[in-house]
Amino acid sequence: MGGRVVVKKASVTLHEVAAAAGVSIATVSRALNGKDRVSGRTAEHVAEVAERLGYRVNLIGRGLRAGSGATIGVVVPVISNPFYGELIHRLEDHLQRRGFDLVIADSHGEVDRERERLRMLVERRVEGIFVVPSDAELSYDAVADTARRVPLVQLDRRVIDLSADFVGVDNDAGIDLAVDHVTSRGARRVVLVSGNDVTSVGRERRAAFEATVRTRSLSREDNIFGEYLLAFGERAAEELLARGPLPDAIIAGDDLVAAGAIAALKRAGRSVPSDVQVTGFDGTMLADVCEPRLTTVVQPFDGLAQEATEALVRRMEDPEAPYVLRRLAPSLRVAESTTPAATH
Amino acid sequence: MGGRVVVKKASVTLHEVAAAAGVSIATVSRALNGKDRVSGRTAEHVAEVAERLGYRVNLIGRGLRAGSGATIGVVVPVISNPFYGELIHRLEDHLQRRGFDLVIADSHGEVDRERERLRMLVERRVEGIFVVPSDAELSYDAVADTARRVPLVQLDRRVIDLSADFVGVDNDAGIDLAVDHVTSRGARRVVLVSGNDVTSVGRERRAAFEATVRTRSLSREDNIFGEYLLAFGERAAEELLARGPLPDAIIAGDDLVAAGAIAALKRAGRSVPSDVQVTGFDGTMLADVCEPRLTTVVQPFDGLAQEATEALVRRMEDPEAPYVLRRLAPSLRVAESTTPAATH
DNA sequence: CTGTTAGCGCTTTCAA
DNA sequence: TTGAAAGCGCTAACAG
Repeated sequence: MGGRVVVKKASVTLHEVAAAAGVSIATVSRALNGKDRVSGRTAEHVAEVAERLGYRVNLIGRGLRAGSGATIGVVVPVISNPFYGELIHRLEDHLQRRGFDLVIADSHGEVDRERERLRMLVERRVEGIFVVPSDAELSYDAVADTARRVPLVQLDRRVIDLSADFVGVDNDAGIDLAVDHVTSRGARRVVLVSGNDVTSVGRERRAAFEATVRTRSLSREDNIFGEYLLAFGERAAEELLARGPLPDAIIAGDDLVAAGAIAALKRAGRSVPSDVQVTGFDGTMLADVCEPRLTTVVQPFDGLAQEATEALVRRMEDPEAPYVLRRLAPSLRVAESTTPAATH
Repeated sequence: MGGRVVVKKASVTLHEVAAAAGVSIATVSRALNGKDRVSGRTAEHVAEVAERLGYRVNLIGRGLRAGSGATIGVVVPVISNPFYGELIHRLEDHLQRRGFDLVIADSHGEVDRERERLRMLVERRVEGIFVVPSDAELSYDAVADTARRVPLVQLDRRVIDLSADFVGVDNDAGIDLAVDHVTSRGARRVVLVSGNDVTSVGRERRAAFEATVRTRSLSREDNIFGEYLLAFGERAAEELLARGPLPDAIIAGDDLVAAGAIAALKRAGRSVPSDVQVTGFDGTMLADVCEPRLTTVVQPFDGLAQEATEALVRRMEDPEAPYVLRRLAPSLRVAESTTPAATH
């Protein structure tokens, strides 16, 4: 006694509004939601009282009653990667247009964390889930189990042999665009520096590259695989430098790797593109920050977000619908990392 | 009739587990949560049945009962900006350690959207909110109203004259580090290229710069203000080129702006740092992608996330606690954009 | 140790 | 047009 007691002021409920307005909670609910018939006068009165009391609907209460809130979850490997940042940005747009909120979770690229985040989303009873699986194989159990419980769409990457919707870029076409571009500019010795087989994206880009090399009868080179990190791009470039004469072109698995490679090459006194052409993949802001600016395979961010949203909605409406496996065409943005700089 | 009927299989509830296990729902709840005394045998039995039925707790039900779920919300202006990506990453870490999930919302830097996202979080009855206000003045109403309803901590940016907790970097110290560095390397004519007065960060960095210029009796230059975008950095550099002789150093408001400026300078045939030194601010991956690598003021990402989390927890525990206004010291990461390249 | 019961805040019949 | 009441899934008293 004597000390000031801190009161945790609970938030205003329908009951309090009803009491203050002199009507039943049912009437308040109806008045505020406006879908049901309420007399104009009471509706106005209730709205006024609710406003005065600072009432805010409790989405937890509504969600329980309705069976769930209007929420979609997304699990990405690294939110700080600009590629996912951009993708999430677009997803949020499309979802909001349909009245859904987005809950974002980060798996840190770890399978265990991924499983746990998926579980959290299921327990929150989200309406649907987008997931960028962190491992083409090890993510199987968690993703499959989740898909059994709630509408789920794999985005960008997928789990091998999993029966679940997928929306991503056409990696074959993307690699082809890049290789076609550098070879049309005279490259014969072309090396791939890309992600390893842990992700489906890494596998697909590798397979696409090897296939196109055969088709075009380019020389077979020792490609380099690792993680989608700046540091990997640097290490790979250093290895290429150590091997001897540089190839004519480096096809990087993503913009981050390309940026790292370019930095290392320039530090070693080599110049891009005259000593070696370099291409990226994704079309993130990193491509524009590079010097020279990066020629890169641009992902159709908005198209991906839209298709993914549509696939998810379809799945929510009909859990039995056949699985879709949607590949969107990328485009090539040509810049100075493969073409002689403009005169200044 | 005849067509296959799609049944939306509702998820398993406590009741069903209880029925299948031949005990009451209270026992199931206790057994599964393990905090209360239940006989080892029943606990085991219940766990087994729950597992077999694929039971998952419904966080909405629990949340309603408990008064809310264990959720914290965060509203950032642009999730695709690597700075916020990194910050969110760290926040998630600290929160998860305390058992909270993070819901991320994007305001797109628009005050209206920001108000709406804050409202959503309030209606979801999140335990607390981090917000990076999109406008130092226009965000006032929405942020103030939200702070009245739920524990809230402003992060990175703040609203002028608002009584609410704040955690951010010490912009004065940051600008000072940068200016001190370039002047110690001989710069006399130093220009600031930074964000305008829309954000508190823009204001603070500008004021800090002008103050330090006076203190050091550097020449007064026409600084350039705009948005924290790559394109603004480019435009600003072009303007400086058009003005005549370049200054000795450019202090950029963030890494994005610095990267844009460097790109434009190099395109114009100028070299960094020999023609002009350039520094950035934030310490994002962009700084390492630049060529030459960017000397930049590094924000203490993890420290910010930790302090912000602590401030929020404090606010949750005592709504009456005095407001904290916490400024963390940045550090300077020196690289080639201000120092002669190493020999190779 | 276990069951019964009362709600958390909300929406939606069902009556009046 | 409005009110009364049920119940979404869960946990925490309170009995037993």
